[in-house]
Formats: sequence, C-alpha cells, structure tokens
Amino acid sequence: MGACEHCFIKNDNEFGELVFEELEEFTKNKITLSFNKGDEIVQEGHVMKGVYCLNSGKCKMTKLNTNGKDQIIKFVKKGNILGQRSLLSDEPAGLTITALEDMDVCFIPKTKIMEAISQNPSFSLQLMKNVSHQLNEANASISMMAQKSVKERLADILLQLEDIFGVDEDGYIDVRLTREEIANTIGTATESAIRLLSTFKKEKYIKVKGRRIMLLDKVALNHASEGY
Amino acid sequence: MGACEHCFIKNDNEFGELVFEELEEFTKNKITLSFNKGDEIVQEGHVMKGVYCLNSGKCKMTKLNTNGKDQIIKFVKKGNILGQRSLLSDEPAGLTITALEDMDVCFIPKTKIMEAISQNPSFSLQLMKNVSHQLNEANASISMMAQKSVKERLADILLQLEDIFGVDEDGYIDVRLTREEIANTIGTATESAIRLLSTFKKEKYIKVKGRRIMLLDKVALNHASEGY
DNA sequence: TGGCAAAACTGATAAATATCAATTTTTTAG
DNA sequence: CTAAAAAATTGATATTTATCAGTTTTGCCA
Repeated sequence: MGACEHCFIKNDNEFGELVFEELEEFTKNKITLSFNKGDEIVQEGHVMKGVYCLNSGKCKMTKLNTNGKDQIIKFVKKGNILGQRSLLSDEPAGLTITALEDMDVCFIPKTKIMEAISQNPSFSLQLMKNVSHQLNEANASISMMAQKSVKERLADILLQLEDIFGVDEDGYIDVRLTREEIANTIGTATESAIRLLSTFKKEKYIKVKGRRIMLLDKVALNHASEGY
Repeated sequence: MGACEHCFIKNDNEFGELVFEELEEFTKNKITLSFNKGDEIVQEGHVMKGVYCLNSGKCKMTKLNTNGKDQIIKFVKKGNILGQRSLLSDEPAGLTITALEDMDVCFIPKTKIMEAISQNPSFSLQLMKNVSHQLNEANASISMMAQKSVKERLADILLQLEDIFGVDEDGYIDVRLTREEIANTIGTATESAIRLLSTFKKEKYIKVKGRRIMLLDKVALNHASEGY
C-alpha cells in the first residue's frame, strides 16, 4: 500500500504529529494487512509487537469474562490506532479486537513506535493525551454500567453508536451489529436487549430494519438514558 | 514539609524517575496541604492546576451519576499521584476525590509537571505507563460491572480492597467504608449490599465488626466472584 | 456522657432481568 | 439458488435486585 508520509489517514490520529522522515521510516518498516469480517486482529493476553493503523473498516474490542461471555468494551473505526495502550504500559493486550467488516490495516513494529516516542515529544504527548482521554471515557462507562438500568444503558449506547459511526445515506446508524453484540455491549441477555429494542420501536424512539437501526427521537432517547 | 528530593514517597510513584535538580524545583514550587476526613481534594468538572502527591491517608474517587448517586470508581492511598490524567489529556477532572481519612498532601503546579515531562523522557514514559495501566484496569471494571451479578461483584471488590489496602494488625482490611460506600462501589442499593455481606458472613467467607471486614476464606470468595 | 442523627439492619413487596423452551426469520456457505 | 446454521423473536417462569417502611444500633459531639 501507499507511503505513510502521503497517507491521509494520519490526519485522523497521532501519526499526524510525526515529521516526514519519521513517516518514511514507518513506510520502510510497515506491513500492510487485510482482515475479513470476523477475523481477530489482536487477541487478549498476547504480547503486542507493534501497533495497527486502521485504513478502513470497523472493529469491536472485547474482554472475555469468567462467565464465558465477551463483553464489548469499545468500538473503533478507520483512522484509529490499535495497541498503543499495551505498548506503552508494556503489558499484554487487555482486549481482543475483532473486525466487524473487511478491513485494511497497516502494522508498524514496536521498535519504530518507541523510536518516534523518544525522538518526537509532541507525538509522545499526543499519545498520552489519547490514552488519558480513553481512561476518562472508561471511567464514565464504569459508572454507567454500575448505576444505570439495562433500558437506560441501551438508550445511551444507541446514541453513542450514532456518535461514533454516524449515519448512512438512508439515515441508519452506520454499523451492523447482531442483537447479541448489542446485548454484550450493555451487559444483558440477548432476549432482554431484543425486548427493549421492541419497546423503543413501539414508542417510536427508533426504527429497526434487520440489523440496521435509525434513531428517530434522540431527545426521548436521551431522557430514557437518564431514567425518565 | 520536607524537600521532595529527600522524600521517600517518591519511590512509590513516578516522581522516582526525576533527577535531583528537578525535585529541587518541585520543592521550591510545591504547596503542602492537609485535608480532613470527608474533604474533597478534587471536584469533578474543575480544571486541574497541578497534581497532588499523597503523603498519607486514603481517598475514594467518584463520579456523580444522573440518578444522583456517587459511583466509586477507584480507591487510592498514600504514594499515589492524583490529577495526571486530567493534566495529560488537558481535560477537566473527570472524578471527584474525597479523603477517607485525614491526609497530608503535596500540590505541584502544572507548569512544573509539564516542564518535567518535556525534559525527562523516562518520567514521561513512566507517566504514560501508569495511565495506560489504569486504562487496562478500568476496562476490566467495565466488564465486571456489566457481566457480573451483585453478589459476584461484592466478592470481587472485597478481594480488591484487601489487595489495595492490606490488613491491619488484627487481620481486618485496612480501610473503613460505610455500607453505602460499599454499595456505591459495586453499583447496588445499600440494603442489597448489607444483605449480601450477611450472606458471606453466614457462610464464613468473611468476619464483620462494624465497618471492619476480615476475609476468612479467599478461595471461596474467589469462587463466589466467578459465580460458583 | 446522654441525646440525637446517621448508619445499619430487617421484612414485605414490587420491579427488573435472566433463563428456558419453542418457533420463525435471516444469513451464509457451498 | 438452496439447505443448513445462525440469529431473532416470543411466551412463560424463575431469580435477582430495588424500593419502601419501620426498627435497632452506632458513632459522635456539645
């Protein structure tokens, strides 16, 4: 695939902080990869040998629970970099990352990332900023999961999904999830998620066509997410 | 209070990476503070003007939910530094931090921390490592809150509390929390937390004396936290 | 140190959520 | 395109958890 120094994706992530020569160094050492829908890009517990820059597609990041269920922790899309957390903390991957669609990805080896960190303070600072921001979001998620009812969580997540992925030409949230994936995001049984989606549908908060969901009344969903 | 360059607390945190001159600079600019039990050291939403290094005592970090309840996200103790996340991501504090005991704290202004970050790469790396590690822990918490029952969460948190705070001379977990605080940590009603503590007591997993809790059977608690 | 407010506890009941079983619909592989 | 597998759905029921109301105990401080 193309050269990092001319790739537009870097404007969406921390690689935008790097200078021409650093990006050339990436180009020389990177590996271009393709994943099919359902493929695991990263596996929980494995040691990361570098980071992945997403050129296209969407992923889910999950954690395997002792009950055998995969909790979805976060969704990511094109432009995101995967694996910084693990690299920075020098720990194995904490989450499994699975492609939700076919994807093109660039792999940049750890040594080159660490070189860039030590040479380029603004890259380094931007990475810190990103991980810190993620920590803030994770704390908000803990609070939501602990305090909100399943219904409130569903309303919240639907709004979040539209924020992250936007809508397609027909106005549906631009990601296709199974009911089980929705359930695994809010931490409930699949049947419960289905029933609550039906409730929101009946109340005209959303419109559902198979795996495609459109938000019809975001104000109502916002209220629902706060327990009204 | 004493000089940072001769303070032992720094061996427990990232300040241990700093060199003598950098620590002297901290000493010149720091402010020593005392807080009483119940005092708020940091308030959610406020802009952080520096970080706090905890010389003694314990805190809870909470997030106010839309339902009006304070979710406890994390416990911290002597040796920890508070406020890095906010400083690094350049966002307001995401959590309120409240003293669980009387505390002595040093405040170091933002400018001095940022200087140290830009001058000392190993300090900077250590900070990143710490925030990254915290992110990993937060992700684990999301999964626990979303997937585990209240009983499982209580067993888990009791084990975590002993890990964090250790035990006192009598073998009780070395922190005193109200039943309400325990409930707000696992995200349940106070009455539910009380009933489950009674269950564990009846089953001889724990011993309870007022606000003091002793873990009698950690193997059983581990099993309970995994749903057996 | 007595009194009072906060915290802890208990029981009854309601509400939320999970589980199980069966059926229908959709997706996918060949 | 079609059969098999996976996913979605629904109903009945069990279990978990919250809520409400009242009582007892504890901690604290004037």
